[in-house]
Amino acid sequence: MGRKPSSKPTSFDIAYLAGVSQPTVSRALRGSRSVSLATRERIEAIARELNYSVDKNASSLRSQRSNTIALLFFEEQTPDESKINPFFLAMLGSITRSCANRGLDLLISFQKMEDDWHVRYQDSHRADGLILLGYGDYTLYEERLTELVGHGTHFVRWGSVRDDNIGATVGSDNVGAGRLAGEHLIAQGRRRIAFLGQADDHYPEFADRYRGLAEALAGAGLPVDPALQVDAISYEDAGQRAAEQLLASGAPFDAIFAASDLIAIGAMRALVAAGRSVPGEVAIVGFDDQPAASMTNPPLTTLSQDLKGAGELLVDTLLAQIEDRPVSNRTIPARLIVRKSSCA
Amino acid sequence: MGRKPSSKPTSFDIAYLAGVSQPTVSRALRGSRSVSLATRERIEAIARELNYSVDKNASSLRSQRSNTIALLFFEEQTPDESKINPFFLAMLGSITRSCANRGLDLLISFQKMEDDWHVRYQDSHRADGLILLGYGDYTLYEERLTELVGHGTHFVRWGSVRDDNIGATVGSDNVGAGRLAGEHLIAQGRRRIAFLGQADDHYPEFADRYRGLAEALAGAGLPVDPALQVDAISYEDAGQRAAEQLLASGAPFDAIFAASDLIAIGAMRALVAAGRSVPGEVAIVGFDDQPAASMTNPPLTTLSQDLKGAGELLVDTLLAQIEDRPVSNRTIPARLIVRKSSCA
DNA sequence: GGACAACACGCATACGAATACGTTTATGCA
DNA sequence: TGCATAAACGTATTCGTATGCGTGTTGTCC
Repeated sequence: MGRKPSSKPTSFDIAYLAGVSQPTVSRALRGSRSVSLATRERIEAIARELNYSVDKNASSLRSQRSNTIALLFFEEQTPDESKINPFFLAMLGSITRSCANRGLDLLISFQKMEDDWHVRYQDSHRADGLILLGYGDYTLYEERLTELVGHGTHFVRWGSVRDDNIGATVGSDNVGAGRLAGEHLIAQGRRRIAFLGQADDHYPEFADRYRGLAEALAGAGLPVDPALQVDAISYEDAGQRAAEQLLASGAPFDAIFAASDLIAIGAMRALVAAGRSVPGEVAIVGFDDQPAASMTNPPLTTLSQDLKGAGELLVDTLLAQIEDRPVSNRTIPARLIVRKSSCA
Repeated sequence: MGRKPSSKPTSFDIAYLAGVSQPTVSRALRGSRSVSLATRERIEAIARELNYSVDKNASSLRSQRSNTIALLFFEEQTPDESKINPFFLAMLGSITRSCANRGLDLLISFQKMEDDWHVRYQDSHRADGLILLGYGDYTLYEERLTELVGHGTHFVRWGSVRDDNIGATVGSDNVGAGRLAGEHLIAQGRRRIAFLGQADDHYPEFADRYRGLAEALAGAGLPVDPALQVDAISYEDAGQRAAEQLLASGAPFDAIFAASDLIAIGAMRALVAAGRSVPGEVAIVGFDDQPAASMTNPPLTTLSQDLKGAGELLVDTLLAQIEDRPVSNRTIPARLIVRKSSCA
């Protein structure tokens, strides 16, 4: 009969009840085929009845595998914890789901860039690997990343995918997305397309988007006018100021491709204030497909990154690395969401 | 000399180098006072030099303490992972920080209400306890919570704090906050204050806010008119519809206390559409102090919940429970943020 | 000078599961 | 019939740290 041991049952308890040895229980529960079906089913039934669950610490200790990964955010410019970039938040959801599907646990940390991640997570066997989510200037982090590689730490980061990346990287196809945006605007009859966003290598993702736009222009035989590129980081205010600057420059333009929705929203505000109609005089395309993008007036055409795919790919890539399978950088296509802001 | 063992160093390695036994290393590193200062410092130096870090699994296995807590979201109505309530997101940041300060790891999961949390996290020794963050109808979860209590699972939840709560609960002082809102509006000369939001026990937090408003009204000798309460869940659309319904009812009112900022924003939209001026004809107070609250026109007066305090208190309460110290439910005061929407 | 306490540590073992390696039994095949 | 073989387990050991208990050493007090 189901004797109820007061303390939590161990594999020995269920072994005793099943009339087998402890290792057999271990093998049965992890599906080893060197346990007969009958025995395994008996063991599983007893385990279920006793509400037995494998001790994670003992298991990890012995197998040297925690089946846990650590997610690290390293945004710089957030004095306030409450202002997490919504894009990464969505990513968090996606990664969580991917992990759950693979039976992985997810440890998270918002700690700032620190010098001992490998110690804190991998060397202590808390996690088998790290996922790095950051934004902004990756070049600042190169040293840190090199260090991680040196320590043999398993990690994957989200960002701009380039050949000379340090460590495995997964990211959207920003160049392709920029090209999509450009081709769409050109198809709408626009000829002088401005780009609002940093275009230098400190913001590789933005730079890639700009490059894609340039490719689209070149493909249509149109010139790339440097006067139509204005720096802006991903904030509404920055977008507004950039648009104002563009207007003040006097350079004629009939479309704006903004490096992010926030920039686009700020730019729209500036255009309206300046009496330019959207999309009549100026068509606008943003990037990210934030919730707010569909609420603007007019609704914003934008590029949607495949978050679900991103989470999957990040986790898969990390797992490959952990399991010593070959790892390659991968990019994920973005999707153009056409709304009113770009269609006259 | 610093012999470099190719594999990760263990406490034995550093014991050997320090000329002491392994247990002494263990004690020294965790600051036991039965190790002489000199010995401890020597050990610490060697450990640092070898980049030694305690194996989390071995440590947890032996001590039966993981120093990890699991954070579970159980929002119902989100088919889309990307739409996490921003309030909980901010809470996540706060909890993360609290955990980090206490040397705790944080495991997160968005899994839907499932029946084996205790098995998955506590019984398997993944975590020492759970923090439950949810929204919406708590009454649906009572059965599950009772089960958790039955299993002796350590957990704390965020929500409406009542005497008959199942399990430890931490939450904002919603009644007090409602009273604050009411008193503020009354001080502005408003007499007929409507409440937009569910007021039944399926949404205890909203109900508490309504109760607070009622107390304020009673305190000022004003009647509570049931006609001025209209149901709404926390979405803009719901707020808009609720306000429209209120307008259509013909009941006169000169102020609205909305159960959340989203509802308030929706209500403002309806009022503007109906040609009622804010705050001239109708003063509005929201709840949550979402980022959007300061961007509305006019800026929204609202109640700000103390997220930082909430994170701290949740973690502290959970720790107390884990360590078998007495646990009591606690409420956190909210702060009134006065902006234009409530001041004529 | 003897006794007793405090200190600082070592020894042995426990924590609970996973795994290398043996061992038994049944089975196959020549 | 005999022997190689695989299936299905059991035995012993391992993972790395924490802890109960014992022990030698030093100091101190009467």
